[in-house]
Amino acid sequence: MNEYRPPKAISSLTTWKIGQLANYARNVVSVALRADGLRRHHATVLSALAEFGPSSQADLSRRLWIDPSDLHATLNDLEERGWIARNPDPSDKRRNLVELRKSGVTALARVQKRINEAQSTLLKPLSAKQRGELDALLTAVLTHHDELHPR
Amino acid sequence: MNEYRPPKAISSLTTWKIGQLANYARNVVSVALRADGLRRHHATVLSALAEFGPSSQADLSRRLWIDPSDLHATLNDLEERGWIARNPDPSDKRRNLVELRKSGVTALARVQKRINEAQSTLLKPLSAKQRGELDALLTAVLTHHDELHPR
DNA sequence: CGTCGTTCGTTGGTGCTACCAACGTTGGTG
DNA sequence: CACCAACGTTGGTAGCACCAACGAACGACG
Repeated sequence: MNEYRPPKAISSLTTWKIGQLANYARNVVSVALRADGLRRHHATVLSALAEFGPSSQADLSRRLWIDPSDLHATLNDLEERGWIARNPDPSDKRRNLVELRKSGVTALARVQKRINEAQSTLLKPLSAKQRGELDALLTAVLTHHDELHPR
Repeated sequence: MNEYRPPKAISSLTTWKIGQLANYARNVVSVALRADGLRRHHATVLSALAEFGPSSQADLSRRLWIDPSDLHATLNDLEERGWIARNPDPSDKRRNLVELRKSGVTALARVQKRINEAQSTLLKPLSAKQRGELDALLTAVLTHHDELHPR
């Protein structure tokens, strides 16, 4: 008889639940990444570079919805580890072309594995079908708001 | 032809979507609350008090998953506004019985209205049925993890 | 060709939330 | 009565989102 649970008027809010779940998600992923001393931004940036090839910081920022200043710090970290390189864009002297280096590729593989494990831990209580539904619902809300609020 | 969108290997992660949606949710609710100069914790605490009556800080902390130190600050704010009172618990001198005062009740009503509006803005892209599904899925994951990770 | 508005990367902040460690005080139990 | 547990408090860290301002470079336009 665990008396210490719900707060109803708040806990019945979907927004609250989303926030709580995001906390779990953040936590479980952060713990996984902390094994490599990384934060979520690092993994995000590496993934984007792997997928899209060399990109300017501004492009990364728009793509990942990471503030340019935060991105700056993230790239510094990754550069220090030798996982990425900032090369001057010959066709535009304002830009840095951020490039994923070999060591970054192997690091990314390791990191993605950890993230996937973390995610399946988080979603374990759901069946495969339910996971799909959840994903679809989240996507629906997100795409709608992305349209409303384009960068 | 908006080239600036997805990062796939990451954006396909449900955890990422949860986080993004939580950002929207947090944002939309925070904006609504800022009208009264409040943060989410304030509303949460007020709701809990309305629902459960006078409670010790420790009970509130466990119920709401708010760290005692954060709760302390939140209660200070609410106390300053005269919305709550900390009364010594006659049966346990360690405890404060936190009580919702009249002005707090009316404030809560106002605040809850704002939050509900914010939430329906957020979930507008979903049908009523979909909202129910989303809520159920979130609840499923949360209750499972609450059982695993009791305070 | 020069001017002007825009974009780029960078610097240096702020706010909110989630935590953690330590403390003196009080309670409850052996 | 001694000891440990719980309470509220203090003071601190970390991550993430966000904002303002800046010099350098670009592009468009007259």
